[in-house]
Amino acid sequence: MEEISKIYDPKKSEEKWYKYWMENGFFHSEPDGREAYAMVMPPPNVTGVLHMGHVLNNTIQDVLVRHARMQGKNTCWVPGTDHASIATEAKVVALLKEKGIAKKDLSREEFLKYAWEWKEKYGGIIIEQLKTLGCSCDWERTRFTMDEDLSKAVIQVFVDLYKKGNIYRGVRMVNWDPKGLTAVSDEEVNYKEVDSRLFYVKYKIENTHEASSGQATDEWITIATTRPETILGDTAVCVNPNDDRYKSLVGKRAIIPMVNRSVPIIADEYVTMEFGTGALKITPAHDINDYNLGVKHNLPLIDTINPDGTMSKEAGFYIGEDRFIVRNKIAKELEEMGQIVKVENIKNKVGYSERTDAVIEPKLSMQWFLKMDKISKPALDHVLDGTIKLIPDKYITTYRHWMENVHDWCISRQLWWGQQIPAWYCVDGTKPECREAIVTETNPGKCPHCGSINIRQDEDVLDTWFSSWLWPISVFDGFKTPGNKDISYYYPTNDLVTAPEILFFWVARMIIAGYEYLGKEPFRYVYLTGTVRDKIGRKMSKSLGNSPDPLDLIAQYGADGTRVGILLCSPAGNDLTFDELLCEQGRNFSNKLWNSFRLITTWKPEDIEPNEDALKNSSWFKNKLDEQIASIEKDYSSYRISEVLMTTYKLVWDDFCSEYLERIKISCRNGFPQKIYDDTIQYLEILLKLVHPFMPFITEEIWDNIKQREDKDRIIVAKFPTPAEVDNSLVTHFEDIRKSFVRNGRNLHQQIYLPLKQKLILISPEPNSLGL
RNA sequence: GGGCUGUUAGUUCAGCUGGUUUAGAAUGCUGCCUCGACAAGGCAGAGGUCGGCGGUUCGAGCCCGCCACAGCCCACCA
Repeated sequence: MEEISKIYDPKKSEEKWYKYWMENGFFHSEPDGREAYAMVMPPPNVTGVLHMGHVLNNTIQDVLVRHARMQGKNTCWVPGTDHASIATEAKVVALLKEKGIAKKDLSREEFLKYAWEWKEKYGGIIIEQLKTLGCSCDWERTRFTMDEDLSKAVIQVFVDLYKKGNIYRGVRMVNWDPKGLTAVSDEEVNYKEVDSRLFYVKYKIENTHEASSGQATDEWITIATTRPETILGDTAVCVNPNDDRYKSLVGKRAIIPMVNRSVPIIADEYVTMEFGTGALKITPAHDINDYNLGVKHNLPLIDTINPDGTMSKEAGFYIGEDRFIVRNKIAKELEEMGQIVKVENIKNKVGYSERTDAVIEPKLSMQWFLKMDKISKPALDHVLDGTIKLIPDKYITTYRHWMENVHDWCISRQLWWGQQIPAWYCVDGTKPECREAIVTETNPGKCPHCGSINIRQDEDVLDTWFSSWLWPISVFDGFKTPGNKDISYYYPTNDLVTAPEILFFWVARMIIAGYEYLGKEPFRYVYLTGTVRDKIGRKMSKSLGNSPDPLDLIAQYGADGTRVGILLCSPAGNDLTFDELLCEQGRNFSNKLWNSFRLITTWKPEDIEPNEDALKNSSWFKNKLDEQIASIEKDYSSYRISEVLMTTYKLVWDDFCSEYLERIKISCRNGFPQKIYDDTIQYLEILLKLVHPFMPFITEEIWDNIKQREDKDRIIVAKFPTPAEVDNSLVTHFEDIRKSFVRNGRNLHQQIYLPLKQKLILISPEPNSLGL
């Protein structure tokens, strides 16, 4: 046996064992006769660097995988990365800007070339970082959502859903950035509270000077708006149907000032009676809510603003002038016409583009949608009937609510990085059918209706989630070669570990795809982790700079210590406030484990009979072990991972180190019986196995140091302990002794061993029970 | 604004089907201890009106109602 170093060196073990496991195929899985345990990793963004959220998420996954592996299952944990179209494209654009290259000066092909170069260079960083954490992924199966096969699957699915009539084109409001001349996602819009002026503008009621009352006076309705420039695009005035002030006006028509257009006065519950005058002008082309009302009440759309934020021809006035200049001009003009009742200063929220800081202009655009009503039905049913279990189950209510009110999924994005939509348009079509999009997996070459070869592909790419929703199927090539060996063996996978924020974006959609394409759930258990927060409850994020670098933590406390640290505070589904102190506790635990092993190595077993105390002590611990193993097994099956860890921690620290080893030390002080030595080693091995899913490195290291072992005899594949029958009387009997025995701030060693050494007579309540 | 969840030692959390004695654990704190695995350690101790108010019950941390506060998701009020 090698000399056991006094201090455990985590770094040395981490390097040594990770390499060993990789090179000897302990992580790799191929279908065989054993029971499968499969799990797909939520693919981190290629732009990502390891943060505490990844540490939490992947540690839990690794614990589950290692536990399953030790249960003798054929485990396959598939890693990979997500192309993350928005985040990556933004990153590449920023990088090009630094080089003095503007995206708009590049062709699509040129831009994508840069993007791929970026991906090849930086896209693998997070994968390497996950290895330092000890993740036992099947790295040979690493996938990327834009790999050729996976992209093909995405296109195939799009075409299939289109043919089934589930995909359609429709109009939708997008956040338009008039400076960047691009649509931006909701996440890229910052809402800021600003000082605005609220203009009260009166609109004339049509034909009121001929009112039946006989009085030749005009009647007016006053609306309130912060955006007078959009008056030119008004197509209705709306009031609340319960508003007594306006009941008589509903059904009449109002005249839009300046353009003198007659528009209906309609009623809808949407209007807040208390705000402004309780009358709302409706501009369906330039406000999302107005748009929805427009759809509901069948109102015409007048698009009065150009993409660059200037007034369009449709506006009729101030054509080509900027919307904010026009705002003031129109306000002034209305004032002169005597149609401004008053102006109020208010604070309201205005959306700004994250990239250019321009005020976002809601703009109508053609987008692709996936119908969700029918396709999502099985995904709701099978969560409700328990085929798929959410852990913790409190998320079922939220899930249900969302799935019952699911709206169609807008799957197109105005970006270049991603799978380009497989739709072509005939540019110079002569027949009416030529105006339809041609949806096929490959370029059709010509218009099938008129034969024109002048066709062009849709510019947009698909939403990133439209590729990741296929992840559990596509990583096993379930679309490329349906029914292949891998997909039949590994699908449905067992567990999915992810954050509740993406329960709908991702989890729900994977379930939908699973039922749609394989008729089966993609996974059986969804373990939802909490959000990692700092001590004052803020979400840990890069932008706040309040997150420790996991790599620093690993360097300081070891991968094992870091893993324990993050798990000590992480019940499923609850947020966790992370404190570096926990990693220190984790490191201390590995230290304790190491030292207990060092103690055992100092014992020299002899061929003598153990005394009664040693025997009793040994059988007590055996029982304690079985009792706790049963509890651990129960906690694993209910996914109470941090409970498992705490039980294991106390079993090692309190029961094994503080009790068992201390007593053995005393009862075997005059010679160490072989039987007790063998028992102790056996107990240590059981404990190491229990600890291994949490602390893979130190356990493998100690395991290896216990004795000479075969290459296959590694703790990573050792059989996970199962409980034997527990003799409760024995457990409680010894606990009673313990309670009566320890007192006055002296431990067993101090109470028994030292007095003996000093040839003093021991005084204890039950000296004989310890065989002294 | 709509939906959901939570509130238990200083801190982070358990507490499962209402009934284990005095509501647990870890950590932190305080005191004592260099002893032969470990001071990254050992032993002991202090710490709680279970967010507030009311109700149901023989009995409530747990069930019901209201209130307060916090968080999450969705929508983004002219």
